[in-house]
Amino acid sequence: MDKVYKHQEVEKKWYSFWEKKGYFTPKINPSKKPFTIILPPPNANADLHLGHAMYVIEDIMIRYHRMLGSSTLWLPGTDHAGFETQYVFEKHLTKEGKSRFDYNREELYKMIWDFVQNNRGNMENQLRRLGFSLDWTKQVFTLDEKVIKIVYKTFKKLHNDGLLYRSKRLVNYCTKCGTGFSDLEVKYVERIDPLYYLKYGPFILATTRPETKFGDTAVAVHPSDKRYKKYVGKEFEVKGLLGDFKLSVIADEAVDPKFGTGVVKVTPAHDVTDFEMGLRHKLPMKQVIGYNGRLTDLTGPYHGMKVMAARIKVAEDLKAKGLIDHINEKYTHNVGTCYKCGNVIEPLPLPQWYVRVKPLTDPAIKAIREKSIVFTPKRFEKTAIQWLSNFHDWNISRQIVWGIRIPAWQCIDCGIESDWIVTEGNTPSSCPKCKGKNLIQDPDTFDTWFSSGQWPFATLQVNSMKNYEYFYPTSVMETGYDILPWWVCRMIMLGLYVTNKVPFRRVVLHGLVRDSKGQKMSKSKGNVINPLIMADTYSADALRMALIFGSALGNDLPMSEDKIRAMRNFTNKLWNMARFIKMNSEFIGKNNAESITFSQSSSRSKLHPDNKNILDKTDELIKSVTSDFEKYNFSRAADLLYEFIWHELADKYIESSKERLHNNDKETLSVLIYVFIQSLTLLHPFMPFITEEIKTQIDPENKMPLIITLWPEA
RNA sequence: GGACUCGUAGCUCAGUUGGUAGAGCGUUGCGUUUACAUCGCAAAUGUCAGAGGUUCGAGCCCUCUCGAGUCCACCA
Repeated sequence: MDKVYKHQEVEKKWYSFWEKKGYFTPKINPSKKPFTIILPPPNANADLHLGHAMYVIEDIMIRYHRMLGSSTLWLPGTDHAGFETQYVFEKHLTKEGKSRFDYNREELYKMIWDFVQNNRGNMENQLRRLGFSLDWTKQVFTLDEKVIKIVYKTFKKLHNDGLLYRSKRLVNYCTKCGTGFSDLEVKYVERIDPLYYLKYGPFILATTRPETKFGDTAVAVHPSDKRYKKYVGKEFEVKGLLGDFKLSVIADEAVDPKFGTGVVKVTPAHDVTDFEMGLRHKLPMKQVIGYNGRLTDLTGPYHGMKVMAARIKVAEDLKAKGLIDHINEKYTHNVGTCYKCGNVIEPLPLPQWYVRVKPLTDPAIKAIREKSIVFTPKRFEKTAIQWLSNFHDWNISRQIVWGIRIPAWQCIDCGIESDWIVTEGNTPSSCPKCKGKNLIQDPDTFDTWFSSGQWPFATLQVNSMKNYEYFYPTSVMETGYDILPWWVCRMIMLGLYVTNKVPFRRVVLHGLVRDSKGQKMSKSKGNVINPLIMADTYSADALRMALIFGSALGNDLPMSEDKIRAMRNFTNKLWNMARFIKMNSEFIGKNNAESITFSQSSSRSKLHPDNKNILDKTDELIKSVTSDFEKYNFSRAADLLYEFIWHELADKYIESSKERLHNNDKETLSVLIYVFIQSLTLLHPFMPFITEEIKTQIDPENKMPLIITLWPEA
């Protein structure tokens, strides 16, 4: 054996050996239990970061179940990540002094496609580099034709079942990114802004947004507010910047009589609460802010001004006209911003496709309550139910090109109010009403999560219905808790809806990887740890172990190079234990290890007490580690193995056995080899490379690689 | 306003169904005599945030208080 463990060579060698031998590709065997995990697909355009390295938890489960003898599938894929990817791509365009508006739809799509393809191979090799035993023969991309077909089918089914509707409601619109979002993509941040108290006819009312004044179509009070009862239903004259106008007073429960003066201006086109009030009271909508973030031509002299500039100008002008009673300069409130670019989200009226979620969330909640889906750690069950109970109808339209285009058409001849024609992807030949041929497709694409919400069954179905029937429902969905609502909940909803089965039986959630001080890693802070550099420097095994060791599942975990180095030292320890054993084997000569069955505790009484002791402790170890695996306590299993191998086996047993080995004690050598190999077997899911290498070094006659060795029993 | 997490060694964190407190880094010694300088061995260090309760026994279970943080919610 080399004096030094050369992890780079060894890791490369073993990965290609495993892959070539087909160990990652399970056989469909009805007499065996399947164990399935679908890899949460990384964005196809990006490099691996440390968060992705947390896939190691999945690899640990996969390797464990493979060793238990299950037909074990870990299915890889990549995500086109619609908006995320287009956003990154547009940043590249900006650097070149271009924008998306310099290209037509097809050109832009093609450019992003090429951009993504250029990066795809990287990601796959990076996953290989970390030892992930993924079945590459089944790889799927969210934009594969077969996947798109399935997504279209689901869309059509929702349409047929009346769970889909198109509505011109207020959309969370980012005027900078040029697209609408679902509620989840809005990030609320606390801001301090002026709260203006405006004079409105006989009232004084408070608003943070005087620039939307031009869109007011009523004034509202609470129905039981005695102060204003006499005004309800009446119309009154208001002095405004564009001249006087009339507003009626409505009474609505949505008004909080304790806030401000208890009177609010109602702007149905620019505020969600107001929009709903508008619906209840049949108020007209006046859109005074455009999709470009500037005031519309309904605002006279303010037309073309950006929202913030207009707000300041309007406030000044109102003040000049004596229409401001007073201003609270330091009003604290929450403002919705774009989760991506940070721009303030404008609620704007825009026709979009909505999924009626209640019929989807109810069965999802039921499945969780009935434990058809179990959460680890338990506490996330509550979070998931809370989420599912609070979902509003889901806007799945996005005004971007990078994604799956919505298969819905309208007939130009019948006009814009005509019915939508929804298909399973094929372009309709003519309008079913007027037989006209002038059909136009909705330019929008699906929210990425609409397609990735179908991932568990879609990935298996595109591989063949046989695979789907055998491996679905999948066993575990393991991912970061941060995408529980976005992804996990949607998968449960859509999985149950489309397949009538849960998409997975268990959800395992891990925390976010932080730096050594518990801070979020980011390029701007300069505290980013690159997993591939760590793997090259200290070995993939050390990195894997460092991510698991001493961290509790579901909690954020701190990571530092120190910790990875510590685990590298553990590989060094393992390597030298192996060298010690090998040296003694050669010195003592071929031993009769095979003839002694140490796994039976009854035959141990005749052994040297130290030998009996370490064998008994090995049994305990096997039991504890196995039990921890069953309880998803991977960190504890890792702790136990580390502790046993280093401080029990190396420090105590090996040290005290040196004298006996010196006297050619074959029994001791056999026990040592046996215990070490058992330890390596248990350690293999965590540190697959070094365990595989050492095992072949010290036990060359046994050609069975650890990856398919049967899990030890005590 | 609601939900959740956390508070344990100098730092960052583990701690199973309650049974004498652990790891890594750091610190301090020692060590190249049959594995281990890519280090190894050994040692020191704790009012387990605070108060009360349950218990033979509490870091762990219950209640409250204080402190840190995360997520959610259409407060103009």
